[in-house]
Amino acid sequence: MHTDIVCLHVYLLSGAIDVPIVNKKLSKEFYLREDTLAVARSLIGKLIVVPEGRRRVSAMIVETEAYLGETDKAAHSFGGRRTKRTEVMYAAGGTVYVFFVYGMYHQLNVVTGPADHPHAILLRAAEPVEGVNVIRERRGKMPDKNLTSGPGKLCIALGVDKRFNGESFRGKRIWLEDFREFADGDIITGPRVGIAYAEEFTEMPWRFWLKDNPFVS
DNA sequence: CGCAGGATGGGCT
DNA sequence: GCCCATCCTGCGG
Repeated sequence: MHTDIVCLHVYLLSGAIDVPIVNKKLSKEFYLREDTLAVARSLIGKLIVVPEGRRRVSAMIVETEAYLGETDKAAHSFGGRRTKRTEVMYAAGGTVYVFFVYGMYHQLNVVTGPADHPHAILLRAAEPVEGVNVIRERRGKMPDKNLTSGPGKLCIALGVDKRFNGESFRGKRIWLEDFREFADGDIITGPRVGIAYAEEFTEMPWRFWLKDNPFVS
C-alpha cells in the first residue's frame, strides 16, 4: 500500500517549515468527546479545509474558545435555550454551527459531544496554509497579517457563511485534518473575548491560543 | 502604534 | 427596541 505525502512550505510569519498534508478528515470520535476544554485545546494546530472548486483552501487553527452549554452564561445554549438559531448546537459533535453577529459577520463553530449536549467551540483565528491567493482576494487589500486574525475575518477568508450551518465537519464542503502537534507549553489559555454580559463566566480561561503566533486575534 | 466611533441586521424581550 | 462570541477607518502621537 502506498500513500501520497504532499509537503507544503508553510506560509509566512510564523516561520518557514515543510509540513506533510495528511489529507484525512478527523474521526467522528474526535468530535464526540465530552471534555470540551480538551477538545478546544486539541483543535490548535488542526487544518480547516474549505475547497473552492477543485482547489484546496486551508488554514491552521491558532485560537479557539469553548462554550460549555447549559451551564455557561456566555453560551447561546445557556439554560437549555432551544430556538431556531441554537437548535444546531443540540446536534451530535462534528456539526457546523455558523451564526451571524453585529449585522455583518459570521462566526464558525464546531459542535462537540453527543447529541443534546449543546457545547460548541468557536474558531477564532487561523494561519493561512493553502489557497492563500484565494484568501487574499476575498479579504480585499488587507495586509497579510489581517487575513484570518479574528473570527469574522476567518469566515470571510474561507468563504464560510450561514449556508454552512448544520452541515457536517466530515462532509465535502468543509472539514478538519491533522496538521501540526504542539506541546502543552506552546498553548496559552485566558479569558474569552466579547462576553462582558456573562457575569461570573467572563473571566473563565476557556480561550486557547498558540503562543507567539502572529495570527492570534 | 493606540483608540473612538460607526457600520448594519438578526435574535429575542 | 436593545443587544450582540466584530471589523475597519481615520485621527492623533
